Amino acid sequence: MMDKVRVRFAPSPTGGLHLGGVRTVLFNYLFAKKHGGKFILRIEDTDQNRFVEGAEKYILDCLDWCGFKPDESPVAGGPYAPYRQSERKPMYREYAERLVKEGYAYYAFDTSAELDAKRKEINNFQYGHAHRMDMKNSISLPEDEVQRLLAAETPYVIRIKIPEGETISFIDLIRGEVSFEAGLSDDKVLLKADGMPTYHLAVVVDDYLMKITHAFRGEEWLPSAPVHLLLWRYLGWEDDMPKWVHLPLILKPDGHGKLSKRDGARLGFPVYAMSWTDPATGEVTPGFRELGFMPEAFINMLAMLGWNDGTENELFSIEELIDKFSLDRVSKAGAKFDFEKAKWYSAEWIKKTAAKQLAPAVNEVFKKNGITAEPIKLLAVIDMIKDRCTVMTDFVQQAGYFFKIPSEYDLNSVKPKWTEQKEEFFHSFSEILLGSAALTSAELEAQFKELAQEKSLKVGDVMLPYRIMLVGGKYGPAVFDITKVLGEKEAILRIGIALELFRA
RNA sequence: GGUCCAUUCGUCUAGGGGUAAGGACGUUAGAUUUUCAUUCUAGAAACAGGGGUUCGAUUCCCCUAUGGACUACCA
Repeated sequence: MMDKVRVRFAPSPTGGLHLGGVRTVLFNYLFAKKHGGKFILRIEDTDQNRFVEGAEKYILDCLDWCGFKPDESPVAGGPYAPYRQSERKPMYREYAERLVKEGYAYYAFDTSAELDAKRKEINNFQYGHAHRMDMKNSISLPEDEVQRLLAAETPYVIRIKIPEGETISFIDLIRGEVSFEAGLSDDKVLLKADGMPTYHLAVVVDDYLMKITHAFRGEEWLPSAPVHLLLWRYLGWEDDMPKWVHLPLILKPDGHGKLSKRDGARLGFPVYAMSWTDPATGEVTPGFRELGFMPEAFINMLAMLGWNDGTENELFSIEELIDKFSLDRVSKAGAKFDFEKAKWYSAEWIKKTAAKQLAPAVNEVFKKNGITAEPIKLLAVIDMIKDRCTVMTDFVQQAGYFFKIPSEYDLNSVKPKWTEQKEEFFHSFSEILLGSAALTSAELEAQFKELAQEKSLKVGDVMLPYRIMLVGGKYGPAVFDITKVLGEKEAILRIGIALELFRA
């Protein structure tokens, strides 16, 4: 039978976590949970030049927000620690040297300046079978020269020797059989001059050592898959090679190409899971969390970008996703990201979630906006208005006035038609309010209408002003329901305040 | 340029040799709500093109076109 499923998410900690990255985690996670396997987080920090302060912590926080708890990770530890590639540095050299010894790889002494010159000189230069012999490496150079360079501690890299005329094919769980002509790839660097492995070596070595059974990654990796395959073979581990799963890309909504954080800024929507502050520039890139997406909605939306369960259902909890998930229902083509649809998922999740569940998050956005809400009243208010919120932050505008006198009034909608007669009406209505605590909102509404008639006013001509007095704008649930939640005293107070403004 | 991958409404997609090509988002029109949103009803909207195979192709095959990814001592 198949070994226990082990999958890993292996991000490079260089900045914010992109939508596509989260979807890769999601599919990893769903697959692992579905099959009772382990989900591992491995940090691929082999590029010391791209080290970014705080990026790893940020990734951990993102996973946490989404609810993906890794079974093994740099912080949780695990049987295959360490889970940070920089801390595994010595292991990689051993395997690289082994490949050299066995003739599958070689030392290359070319400086980056020499490489650049070569690229300039030869169009579409590739460091491979065609030009290998023209370069400075342990294949082209005589043995004693190689030894001399090594002894002199000349900086070198180790490159894989890609064979010519060999076809590499493998099964991708989403695409089926894929094949490549190996010789078309160049001799990829496996070990850099600083002794760190490149992705190519590290991913193979670590996937092997960590007993990964299924390797999920973005489709952009497809072209380098043959290099990895060769590595698995040369290292003698082919039987342990994970199954490959290359996920379709998430594309820009307009035009074409991979979705990038630039597109978010340009088109006005988030691309990162949570907002990310670049420590170098202080630049803040907004995230779905800060915009007010519930993690459930974010995950649900991501899952549907490239997967469906074959029915017409589009709303799934994480448990349902785990239950229904299957790789053969993942589509092959890239999907353009649609922010409108994303917002729809958000609204649906807010609608279907109970007030009690929503309350903590609502409190949080309230706090950020200087609103304090009494718990009992908050629950009633959430139930009343959650249907009108698209994202959690909408609660500030849609529910804030229940707890705070409006800070702005839509005066343009009342002032032009304001009359003394109307003012008079509200004075009388305040009197009614004074003794209406026992009335239902329907009864109160009846009184309001009756009074309007008495004063020869059209109901509509005073209803809207009344709403604006309480709410500040032309939105919200039925005014008399608002009145009851607010309480008569508060309503009278607000009428008084607004009257001043309307009159002015 | 080369290699690989992909191609059903504007978008996400279902489907699969004979269908009215289904759903959702968005959009349009209407109803409800004396606000706004929700909700409800109805509508417009798609198989990239050309060859095959077949009694019959949107579905299978080939070619073309288009799009994308990759082509670093980055992942």
